[in-house]
Amino acid sequence: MTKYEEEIYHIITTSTGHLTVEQIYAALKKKYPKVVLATVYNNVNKLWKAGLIRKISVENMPDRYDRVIKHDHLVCQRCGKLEDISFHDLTASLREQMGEEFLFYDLKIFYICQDCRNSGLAG
Amino acid sequence: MTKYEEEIYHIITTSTGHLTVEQIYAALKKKYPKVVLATVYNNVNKLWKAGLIRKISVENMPDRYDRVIKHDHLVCQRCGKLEDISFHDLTASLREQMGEEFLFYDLKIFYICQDCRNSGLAG
DNA sequence: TACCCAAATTAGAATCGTTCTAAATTTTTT
DNA sequence: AAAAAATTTAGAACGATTCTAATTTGGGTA
Repeated sequence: MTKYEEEIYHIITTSTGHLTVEQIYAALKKKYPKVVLATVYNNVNKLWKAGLIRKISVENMPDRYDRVIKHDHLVCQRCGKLEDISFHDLTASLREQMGEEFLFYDLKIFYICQDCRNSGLAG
Repeated sequence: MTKYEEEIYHIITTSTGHLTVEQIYAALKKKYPKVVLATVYNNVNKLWKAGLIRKISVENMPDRYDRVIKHDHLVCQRCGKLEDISFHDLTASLREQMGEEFLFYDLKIFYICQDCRNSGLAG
């Protein structure tokens, strides 16, 4: 692992997770002010291809990066905020239905977060 | 519903589903060669906001649009191909865990499709 | 140590998907 | 028919991401 790769991995895995490339870039610049955005892209892609981090796509949001520890996501339908949630594990059940073809799954649960409920003008 | 809105809705709901904006645009141009890409964007957004179609985001893929009939998705990890699959309904269980906050969920199940298995040089 | 090679980083252009703005057109209301 | 509202168009603009080519870095190895 290179310096940046390690650093970016560290940022992703020790934060609350769910960081965008821009957020990772901002965090990384505190320590290495000269670093360039492309380096962040290069390294998150490398880490992702290596299976060391997880990429999360939500409609109308930039991709976010997360730890690989198994968990599901709570997504605010209004502001896109992500939180971790653990719903019961579906792996055994999916393997039963699909057999060895099954690789992994991604479960997103949508709701309206408290911030949006409060500040929301309309229900 | 306007002419284009209706036509786009029809294209999405009668196809195998999972169409990108480009594919919808191509289909629409067969009947209305003068139509413009922005019109497709305008209308899929309108339909989506109205809850009449579903938007599907997968990492590294353009968004796709689908019918709203409840079903889950099988996603090829290699080529991104989408297919419908019905896994058992998690709604009751999620409502039990989360209460009224729960809105809906999105379950994506990853595998490697047959085409990719065959043509794939490496395993 | 000095050299070589491969990999990583940089800079910036380019691309893709999507949204925006303003003008033109169509539809609806009055 | 006139006015108002909504839709479509054209094309610029934008945000996110990838690409290309040049430069730098970091090991190995002669």
